[in-house]
Amino acid sequence: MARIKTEKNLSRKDVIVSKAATLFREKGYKAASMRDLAESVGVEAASLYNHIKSKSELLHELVFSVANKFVLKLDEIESEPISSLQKMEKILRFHISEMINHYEEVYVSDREWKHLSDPYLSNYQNQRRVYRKRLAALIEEGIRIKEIKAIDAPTVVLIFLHAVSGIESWHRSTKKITAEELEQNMVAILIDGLKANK
Amino acid sequence: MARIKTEKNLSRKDVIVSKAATLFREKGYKAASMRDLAESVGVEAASLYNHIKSKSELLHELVFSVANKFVLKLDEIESEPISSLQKMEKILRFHISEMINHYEEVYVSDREWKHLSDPYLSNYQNQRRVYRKRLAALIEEGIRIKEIKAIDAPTVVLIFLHAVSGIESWHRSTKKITAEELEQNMVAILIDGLKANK
DNA sequence: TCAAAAAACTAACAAAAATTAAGATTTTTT
DNA sequence: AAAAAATCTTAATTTTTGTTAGTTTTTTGA
Repeated sequence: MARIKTEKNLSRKDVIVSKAATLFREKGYKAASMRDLAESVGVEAASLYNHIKSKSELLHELVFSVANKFVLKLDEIESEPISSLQKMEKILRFHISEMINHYEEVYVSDREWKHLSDPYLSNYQNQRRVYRKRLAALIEEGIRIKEIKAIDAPTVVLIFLHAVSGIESWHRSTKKITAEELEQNMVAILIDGLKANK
Repeated sequence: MARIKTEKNLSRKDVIVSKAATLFREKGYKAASMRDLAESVGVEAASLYNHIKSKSELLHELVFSVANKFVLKLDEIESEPISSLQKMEKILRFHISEMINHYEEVYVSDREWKHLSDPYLSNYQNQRRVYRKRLAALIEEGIRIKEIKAIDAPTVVLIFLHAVSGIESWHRSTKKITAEELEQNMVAILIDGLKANK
């Protein structure tokens, strides 16, 4: 009888969630069927339900675990005694490294949250709005002390977040520069683009 | 009997394609059903098939009409007698204005192309690859003549294209800056971020 | 005005989807 | 080694999906 093989410290549910992340990234949440998932896990579709409640549970577990991680990191960075621009750079670097090292989960969380259902959906949209506002506030602080050029803060946030999500293309590309180089390049363009002209 | 109402110069098929764009953006291609589409057009689902061949036809018509427009514009800009950085700025501005003025179509083309089926899928992926290479070549030229800072060109392309797709958030936001301001802000960050330090 | 073409409707199909029920088998615990 | 718990399977159910067939209604143009 086929059995889900777990590595140390991982529950069978963890394995399923992780495979789901890959599948949701590849095909999108709606196009990925429970049968696809079962196959990739190596078991019959019905067997999955011994470990999870529903397909949608998979999505919201993925989405919220990623979202929580970013919120926690922002809490941490916000309280550090460094300048706004330095905070933005740290946040940017964190986004980049998460996107590189936890590609599947972050990508799914970014692109597939639309398919959450309430109350998760409104909840997520709320978290997202608050997160962006906090970033914008950081930028506005930088503008106030003339460290950052006078510019619309929400627009900066939007550029930052979406630029990072472009790392998707980097993942797919064959001739890759290294992760460090990628990070360095992104910081060079985006942070330099923010700096006030002195 | 319900009838699809057309405005001047628009075929009934055009109306369907346009409504499909909105629907595909809102729910995603897979989650949008032909019955949803029929309702939004104001007709029974089966009636749609007097005008279109299939659901997938809707997607590839949308995707390729957008893709072609961008390729044509790139042809045009490439042949102008201006510097590489100026060309990049023009392309960036074109992307921004297309995203603002043809939001639904551009967004769908950007996010839902995964659901194309062959031969359209490989075709599209090819076009996309070529397009990005042309942009990268433009940037490399700018680097060579020291107009643009030494930086990985494909990374720049990736940041540019994805930053533009972030205009999605602008569309959704309630307190909007004007389209002109948005464009100005994006150009300020991204083009400034490229300039070689003199 | 009348025939042909275009566009709509109702009804139905087949395929695929998520999920459940009931029972068999394996693993863990005592 | 027996009992309990966990895990997997087969089979079935219910919904939803894209699409087709056949027919009726509306529009067009000679």
